[in-house]
Amino acid sequence: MTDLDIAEVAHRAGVPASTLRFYEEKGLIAPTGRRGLRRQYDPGVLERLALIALGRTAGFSLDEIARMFAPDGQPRIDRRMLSARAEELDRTIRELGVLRDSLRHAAACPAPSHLECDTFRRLLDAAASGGVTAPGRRPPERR
Amino acid sequence: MTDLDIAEVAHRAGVPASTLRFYEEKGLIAPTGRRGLRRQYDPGVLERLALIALGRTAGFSLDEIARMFAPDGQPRIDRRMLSARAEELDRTIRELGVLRDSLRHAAACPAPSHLECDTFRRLLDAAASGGVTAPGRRPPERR
DNA sequence: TCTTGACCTCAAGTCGACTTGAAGTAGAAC
DNA sequence: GTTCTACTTCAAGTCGACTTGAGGTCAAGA
Repeated sequence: MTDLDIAEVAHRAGVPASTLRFYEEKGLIAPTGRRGLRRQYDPGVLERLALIALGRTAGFSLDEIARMFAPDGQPRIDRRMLSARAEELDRTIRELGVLRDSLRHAAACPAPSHLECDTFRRLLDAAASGGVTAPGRRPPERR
Repeated sequence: MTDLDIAEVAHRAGVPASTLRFYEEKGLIAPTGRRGLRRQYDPGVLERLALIALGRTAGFSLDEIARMFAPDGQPRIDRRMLSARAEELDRTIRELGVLRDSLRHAAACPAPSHLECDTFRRLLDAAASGGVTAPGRRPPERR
């Protein structure tokens, strides 16, 4: 009986209790039982929540993450899915890198207007032709 | 009179006409006039749309982007804002890099279950303690 | 002149991930 | 035994960026 109260889980995982209820509704987590009305959780739920957070950061939707858990609760992560996401991330990273460098340049550029700066214009052309746009899945928002 | 019809702009910019109307409502673009009911645009709108797309990719909201245009239509981009966003992007990039490497490892890892893999567990711990999570602003979704 | 079809307006809907609010309940402290 | 308070349920609201639908208009081609 080392179960954790929902408040404890919320605190340790750094998410509001409402999120835990929401995740339960989505089938992502489940309490071991109740004490009165209050949900009690196995400490393992913390690992699971970490896994969920990780998946979200990697760009998976909650539904996709839900599908990654086998009925027995064990994660059954498709290795091909991981590779594919890693490749997508890699593309995103490269695009964001170009963007970061361009922003830095624009910030330092002495041209009176950005539109008169060649580097900025080149970036703009790239964006217009789809070279920089299309960053793929988004990571979740910071809390 | 080299103005472009809304359909032409939509086609060249690669966005639906509804988006152009929406941007107009938001104060991001404006037609030079109408031909009948149809909006006509100065070709410069394409550059402006590219700038908007670029801003979105960099993680700015439409409202923020709107504020970047001076009343005269010239972009008045705050250099400090650009630097700040570049730094944020840089952090995001580094985080995503860690994540990508971890995903690759997990995809290749021979451990029977990911939970038994040390690398994966370390990643999980990092995620749980907020080291990997919190990627900041999200770039826009791919079309 | 008539038809066609692409545009027009305005309100409402969508999507994902949660949050908020109202009304209820039960364990624990007094 | 009563009160307090943190939980409970369920429905509805929020946010950003658009999209969709209904009903209307007008320039251009036949």
